[in-house]
Amino acid sequence: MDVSTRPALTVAGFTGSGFTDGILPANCPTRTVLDHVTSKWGVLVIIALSRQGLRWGELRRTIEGISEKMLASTLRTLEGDGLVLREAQATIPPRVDYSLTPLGRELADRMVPLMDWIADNAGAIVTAE
Amino acid sequence: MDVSTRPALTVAGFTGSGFTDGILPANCPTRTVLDHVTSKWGVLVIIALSRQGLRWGELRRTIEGISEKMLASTLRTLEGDGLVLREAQATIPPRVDYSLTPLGRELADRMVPLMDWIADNAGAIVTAE
DNA sequence: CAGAATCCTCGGGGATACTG
DNA sequence: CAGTATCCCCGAGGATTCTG
Repeated sequence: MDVSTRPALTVAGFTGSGFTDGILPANCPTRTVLDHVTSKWGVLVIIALSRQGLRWGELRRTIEGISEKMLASTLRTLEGDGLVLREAQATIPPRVDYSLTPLGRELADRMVPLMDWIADNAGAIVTAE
Repeated sequence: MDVSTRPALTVAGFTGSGFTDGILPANCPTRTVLDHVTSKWGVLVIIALSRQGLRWGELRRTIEGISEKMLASTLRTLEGDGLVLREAQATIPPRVDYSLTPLGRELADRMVPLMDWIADNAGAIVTAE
């Protein structure tokens, strides 16, 4: 599980900062990752962990509004993607820490600026609803 | 509609690059914008327009897999957010061009690096499914 | 060409209760 | 404390048809 040494590879249809023809051929792994990462709670979990590792309960409280079910499944997905590291201690009561893997950190580094921008401009954007 | 002169403002709970306490208080405009932008097709539309303005049909073909309904509603949402500019010509047959507003461009500038990274690492990430 | 309208499905996600 | 297990619902999103 040494995610830090995974090779970077180029996906058909999206090379570096340019597109060839279509954008992200429908059945492209990128779409899957995109869905995971831009899922309603995926972004927030990544952002929450971008500062420091957190325990389950801390995550639950930090990410206001998330349900236990969604926190659990989001964490499992991101862990399966190699973006989040789960460290459980077999103590009683149990203690589980979540943090970003090196890969997750790379992602967060690109996500935080985006979130910062959104946070700064959200007030100017929201229209109806 | 001069989106280029809108004031940047700070949203409670998310100041600059740091969080105060919770992350994005549930009923925060940021959540709404986040939902728009990270909607299944929102990202792809932004990315597609990040290179150049496109016509309806071009968008439809560029973003592989999007339905007309979703393209229409996504575009309307993003237009309402002041991120996308719609320019229609009253000709027959009609011609409609879509492009990013200055605000949308700012967003895209932060989105593209993220997408580039995802595209580069998706292959290494996708596990199951 | 650029949509609007309509119908329908599926699963993301919420609420609640239970457990090691 | 850190989850799992169920039940259930709503709305994002798909497929198809129609139109100026």
